Amino acid sequence: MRTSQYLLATLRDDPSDAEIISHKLMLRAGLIRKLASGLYNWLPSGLKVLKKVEAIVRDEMEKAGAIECLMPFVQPAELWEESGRWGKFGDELLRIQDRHQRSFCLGPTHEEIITDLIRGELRSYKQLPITLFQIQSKFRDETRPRFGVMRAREFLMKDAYSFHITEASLQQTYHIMFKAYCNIFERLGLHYRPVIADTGSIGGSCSHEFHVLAESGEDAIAFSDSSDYAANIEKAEALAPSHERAQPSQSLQKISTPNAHSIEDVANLLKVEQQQIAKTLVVYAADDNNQINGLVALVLPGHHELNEIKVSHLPHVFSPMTMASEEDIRQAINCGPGSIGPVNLNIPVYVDRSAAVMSDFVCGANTDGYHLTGVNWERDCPLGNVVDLRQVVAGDPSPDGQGLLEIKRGIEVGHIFQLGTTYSKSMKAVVLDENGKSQTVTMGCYGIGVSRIIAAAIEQNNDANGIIWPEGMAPFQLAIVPINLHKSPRVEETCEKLYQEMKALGIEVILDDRKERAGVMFNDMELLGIPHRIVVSERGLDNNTLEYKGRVDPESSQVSLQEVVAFIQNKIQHK
RNA sequence: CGGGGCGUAGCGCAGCCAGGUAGCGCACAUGCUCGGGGUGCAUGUGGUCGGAGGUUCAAAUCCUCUCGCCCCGACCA
Repeated sequence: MRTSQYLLATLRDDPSDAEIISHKLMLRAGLIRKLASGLYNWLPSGLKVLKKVEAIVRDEMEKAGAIECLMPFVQPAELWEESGRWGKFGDELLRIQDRHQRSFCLGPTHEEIITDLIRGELRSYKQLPITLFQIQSKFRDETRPRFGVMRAREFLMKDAYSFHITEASLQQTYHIMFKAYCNIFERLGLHYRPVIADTGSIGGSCSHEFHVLAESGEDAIAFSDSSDYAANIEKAEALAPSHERAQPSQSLQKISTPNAHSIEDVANLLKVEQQQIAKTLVVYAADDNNQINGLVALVLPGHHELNEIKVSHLPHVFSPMTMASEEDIRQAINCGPGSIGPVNLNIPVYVDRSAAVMSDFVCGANTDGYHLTGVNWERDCPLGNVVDLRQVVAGDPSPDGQGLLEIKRGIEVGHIFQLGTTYSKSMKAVVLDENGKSQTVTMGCYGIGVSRIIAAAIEQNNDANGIIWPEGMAPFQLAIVPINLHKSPRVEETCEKLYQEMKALGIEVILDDRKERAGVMFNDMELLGIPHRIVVSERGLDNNTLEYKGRVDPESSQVSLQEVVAFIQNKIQHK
């Protein structure tokens, strides 16, 4: 490619609406342009990168035995009604109607479609297991798209679905996919971690997320400092404290605490540590059908945060966890949300494991403007159901019993699930087993955010000059930068020859033949992150040399004209 | 959806408070200049000031409504 005949589209200034580095660099390097909130045009360089990632993902999926197919972006409502998700999915599902007023949606995922496809094609257990995948656009009407293609509404995803007759077969494929994902992220040169994840609304028994580690990540991940344990913080278990609850040493007292509603207020007023205060939160309870039915209280130490995912999974708690309104709290408890405590509380109580070992603690008195001090479980109020409610924090013991937890941030670029029969059951995907009996197939599903990977890779690999592509992702492998191309026939001739030779060798090369000054060309090529650069100048040609510099090399080096082709080939193959 | 902010040339911004007929830098075009890290000079092109309505002799500026976008939160296979 010659820059004079290409859409380089680099920008000198940071666009004002970009916040994180990958978004800024993707705009500045001319990879993407925003069309509307959460919708992006992929410019030629960006598309080249996207295709690179796609190719690696495709290759590894095929190596893992998955077969590629392609399903429509627009999906009929009927299938979503059949799986029960038409009603459940919420506003993230963009619903549309065709000219006959039939309902469709833009596919946020393809479980319904693949299950429908497969139930029509599969008849026998002998056809299983089978894994199909596609690389297709998805649309999720995110409440808040942000960070460019990191959280876009329309994005490119690889999604795979596996079908099995036995649980063991699902486990096996899940394992193969796990390994394939590791291969993909390794080949992409990303610093990543597989982490134990919550299965969320999709259900299923086992699930892992793959995270690229980056400060700007939207998810928090808990790691053990001395084992392989890693989990999404939503899922990381806070173990029960190892020490026993101390014996009561204080008597129960009711004291006036006017205008002290938050843990911080109470701690300051009474001059006690936050961990000496029991925080009591009230959420909606639910009946067996997850319909809101009354309230339930949650007690945890004042300095800890509630983990909403854990709460949502508790029996008889409305899911998703929803904080009770002040009005409902006053009606049930007769005081405001800042004055609640477990003593004489007339609603069910869940107590966090670490709150269960508190003694002589402070809590709300269930009367506005009053708190209790010297409170002790069992003596002053029953110790309700003791469960894990809180968010883990750095320094907590690792749930696998080895080491302590550290918290880091990550960008979720992949997610694998053992779905079980969630979809196959509701949509009646069955095959005959070896006894000639009809059996519901068991499913797994495996997603990779292809477009998000690009943003994640840039978050992890950049410097003051721009993008530093991991090997295999760069839009071009080699940049040829001539000095005084338009004045020196020698430079022009050398560049032309080198360009043709490189092209013939299948090396993706970009020749900067613009009538620009050297600095401009250097800056653009570095912004775009091209891994290898050759400078052709009169000065070098006088000595029969060209100048080579790798994107991250501190200094450039001289290469003789005769050796340059082999030199570059070697660089590209061995890096 | 709650809170905050922003829409003025392709990009980044000033002007708005104290209304008087739109400006700066970059980019772009032309010429000269420079020629190894975003040269210098000169001359130019480009804007119904997001949109609609209102107040006024006069609105980018004041008022009302509306649309779009960004940030924080909530939300999120």
